[in-house]
Amino acid sequence: MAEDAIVDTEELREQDRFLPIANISRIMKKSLPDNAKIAKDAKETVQECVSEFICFITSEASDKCKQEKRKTINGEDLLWAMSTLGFDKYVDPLKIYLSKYRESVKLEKPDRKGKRDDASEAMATSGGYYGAQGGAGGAAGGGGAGPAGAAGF
Amino acid sequence: EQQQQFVQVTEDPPTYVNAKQYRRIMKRREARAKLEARRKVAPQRKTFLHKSRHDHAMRRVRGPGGRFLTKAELDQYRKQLEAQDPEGATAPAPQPGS
Amino acid sequence: INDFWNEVETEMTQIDPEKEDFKNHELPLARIKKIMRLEDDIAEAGAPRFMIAAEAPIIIAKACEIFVLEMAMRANSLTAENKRRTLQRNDIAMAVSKTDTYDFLIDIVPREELKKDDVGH
DNA sequence: TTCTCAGCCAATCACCGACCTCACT
DNA sequence: AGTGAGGTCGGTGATTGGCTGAGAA
Repeated sequence: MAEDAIVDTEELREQDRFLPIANISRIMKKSLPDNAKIAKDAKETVQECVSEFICFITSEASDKCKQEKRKTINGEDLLWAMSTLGFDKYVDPLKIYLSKYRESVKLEKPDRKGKRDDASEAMATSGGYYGAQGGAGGAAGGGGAGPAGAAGF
Repeated sequence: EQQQQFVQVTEDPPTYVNAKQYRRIMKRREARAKLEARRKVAPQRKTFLHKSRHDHAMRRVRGPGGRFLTKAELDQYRKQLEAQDPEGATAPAPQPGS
Repeated sequence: INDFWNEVETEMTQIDPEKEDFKNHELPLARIKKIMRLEDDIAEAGAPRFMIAAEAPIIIAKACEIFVLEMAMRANSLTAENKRRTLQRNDIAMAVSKTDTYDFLIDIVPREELKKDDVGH
């Protein structure tokens, strides 16, 4: 079977697989006491872990999109993937973060030509990823981050 | 806290992993193997990523402590260099200045 | 540990006075997107490569930030436990083996040398 | 105690973000 | 209409090593 047409095989470099190590190091330091030090191979290991984390989440989200015959991975797909893979703790904060991001995008857009029309208010915060997590959801003051805790499918 | 876990049969000593992640771990393992087959991956960490940046770092002026010079130190260094060698026959200075 | 997640959540609510904090990222979005793409570069030629919404790398960027913070924190508790001041690779490896959410890193951080106190069963 | 090794410094340049066009829905 | 891939471009922060004491052993 099979015929591997593409054998272009160009070298896959470190700077294509990993995030910049200085950024990783800076974030790590935030969790450490001020006088702490970090070994070089510890930084490199975390660097590799983060890349795998990205691919791990993306892979799960990608498969779901494929299964649902959608072509674009969006924020909710990733949130669902995190929930599925056991990163439940990430979901609620990121839900808030996502809604705030979309809010800021909406506020910046209607500046392009002077077209104002406010009628649609469809905050699609309710994704439907099975959140399971009960309560404790103090929604933001202004934002409408109302988790509609839809039980899974 | 943790519920049932799935055993990972591909390990030499079979080890238990998070049930929620088991399936994806296997798929990712497969994907990584395929990626390594398709494109060659650097087996080990290189000492530096870019030759140009390596050269730059080697070329830069350094203090006695091995550190790169601060702006003030660099100015002082230039002055001193110009004082003792106005011709600049073999100037290692990166920026020729005037 | 619980304090960590509370702090994360309150930090999320605090950000953004409806202005721009979203162009201020700790991690490069382009690189994140490239790594996400790398995931389906394995697909054969002509395969339907998935698309990535603009918000996706932003979510991932924040998730990665939290991920690194948490991992560093867990590793650091082991560093402190051993009365060291330098966080080293073993601390990361130990944190990975002790946390079941990190099971997916089993190939990235091989068990190699576990330590005197083995993670029991 | 011995001796490995990570922080320190900041200038270049590869890469990131902003912007554009175009295809697709 | 709206939204993302892929391109160009210009601005900029990650990359980078020699020395030495912090600290692993």
